[in-house]
Amino acid sequence: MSKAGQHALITLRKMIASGELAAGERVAEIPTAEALGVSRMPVRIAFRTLEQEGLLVKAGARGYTVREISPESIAGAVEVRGVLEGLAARQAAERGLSAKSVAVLRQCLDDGDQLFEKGYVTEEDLEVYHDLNLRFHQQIIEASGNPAVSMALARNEHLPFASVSALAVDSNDMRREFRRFNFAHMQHHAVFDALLSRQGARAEAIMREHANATLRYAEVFASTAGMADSIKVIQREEQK
Amino acid sequence: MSKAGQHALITLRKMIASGELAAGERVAEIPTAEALGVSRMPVRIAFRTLEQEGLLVKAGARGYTVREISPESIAGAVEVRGVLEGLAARQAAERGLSAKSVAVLRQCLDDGDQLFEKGYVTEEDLEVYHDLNLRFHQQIIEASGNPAVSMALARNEHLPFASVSALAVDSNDMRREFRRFNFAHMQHHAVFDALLSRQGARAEAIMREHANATLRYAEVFASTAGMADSIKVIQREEQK
DNA sequence: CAGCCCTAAATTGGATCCAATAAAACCTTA
DNA sequence: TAAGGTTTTATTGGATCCAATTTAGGGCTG
Repeated sequence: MSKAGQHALITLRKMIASGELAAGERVAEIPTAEALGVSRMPVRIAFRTLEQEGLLVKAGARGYTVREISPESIAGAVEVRGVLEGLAARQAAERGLSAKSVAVLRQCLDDGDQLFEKGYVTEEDLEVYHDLNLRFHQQIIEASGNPAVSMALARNEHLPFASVSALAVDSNDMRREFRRFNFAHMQHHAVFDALLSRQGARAEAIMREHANATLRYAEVFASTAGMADSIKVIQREEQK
Repeated sequence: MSKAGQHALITLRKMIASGELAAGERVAEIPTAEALGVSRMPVRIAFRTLEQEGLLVKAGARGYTVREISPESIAGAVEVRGVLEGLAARQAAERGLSAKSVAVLRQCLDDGDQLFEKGYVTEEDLEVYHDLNLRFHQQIIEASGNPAVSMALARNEHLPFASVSALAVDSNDMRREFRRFNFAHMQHHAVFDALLSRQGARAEAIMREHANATLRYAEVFASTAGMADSIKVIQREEQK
């Protein structure tokens, strides 16, 4: 479905997220259309979509500029994710988990236990963890039965650096990373326990705090370019 | 700027919100373009935007359908608004209010006091209240200094019936409406007090509960068509 | 009689063309 | 020389045209 349009959209998203399009830079339809090898029409649609997602801002009547990303705005988006996932967890606890949800969540927990059992992690382990982390969070959001939460989160995820779908890993200090992700995994266990026990407030509190645990993007962003060499970003592909 | 496009967008929004386009109904480009008297292009853009806003859902490869609105989904959106505005209030309390914010909020409170002082309200009073209510909420969101909250809320507001910008008033029972809106106004006072005292948790809790107070759209929606005659909806125009 | 295939129609997405608008540069005048 | 106005150019938004894809309907065959 719609090859050129999808291509333009995800390419532009990547260019913004990777910094290839610098923050504050002005983007115009015709040059980007030529650069992407498509007509102006899909670019126009993509610009509108990216504006909705908050990646571009209208620059008066003359095209768009790339949104400026500050460490504060990243922290703010992480807070938003925290309260939204907290709400999802609370509502999931109040509704009670379906058998399928229990099975999926338990599988994620088991897989994670197996990863961390050996007392250290490799980068490949973290890619696996990243995957099950996504499944875990997604399942809780589904279990909330609140589509508005799901939508609000989906929008927030588009903001670069605030997404669950991006994990920053410092490959120079894998012992520390082990402790960090093991901690995050323990929080998963705690949330699951709270959900099973229908402890809505507890589930919400854990989830809110948990938002800070999995990502250190604010640090990554604030770090100098020289230090950033050791930071590897595990990013999930857009599959829309 | 862009007359046809804006016209198409806001007209379609109104048609969906008013139920002129029934939930689940399929909408195609060509008929709507002809109905609105514009070309297919602005309609296409509008459809994409409305999809981003959650008002339309893609119906496979063949156009869009109007999103189904259930009382549960309205309640869910209200919950989302609650946690987001709660977050905004907490962050505003933690940051502290600027002199301008204090002035604006205090003005809203004074205006409201004047409205409710006489012990009853008219529909015109509620229009005035609606206006200051918007200003009050907007000011707290600004004061949070978190643009991600602002964006997430803006998106959520697009969902019909979940918005602060819509107040449902039962003109058959204005005594009850007086008590309801007076209660909401008292919550404003409490939030303001918490903000001034830098009591973040308290401000957040009040704001979360407050989301349920100002709107009874879930009831309105669930009510039969016959009873809905006495319900008047005060809606703010889109001014984008 | 039913199932499958083929064809036709409808609808969406993309490209090119045209108009409107705003910004920038240059020229003229004081 | 500076300021204001005018002209030109660049860029966005809209319309129409074209291609591709999907769905539905009808016919054919087993």
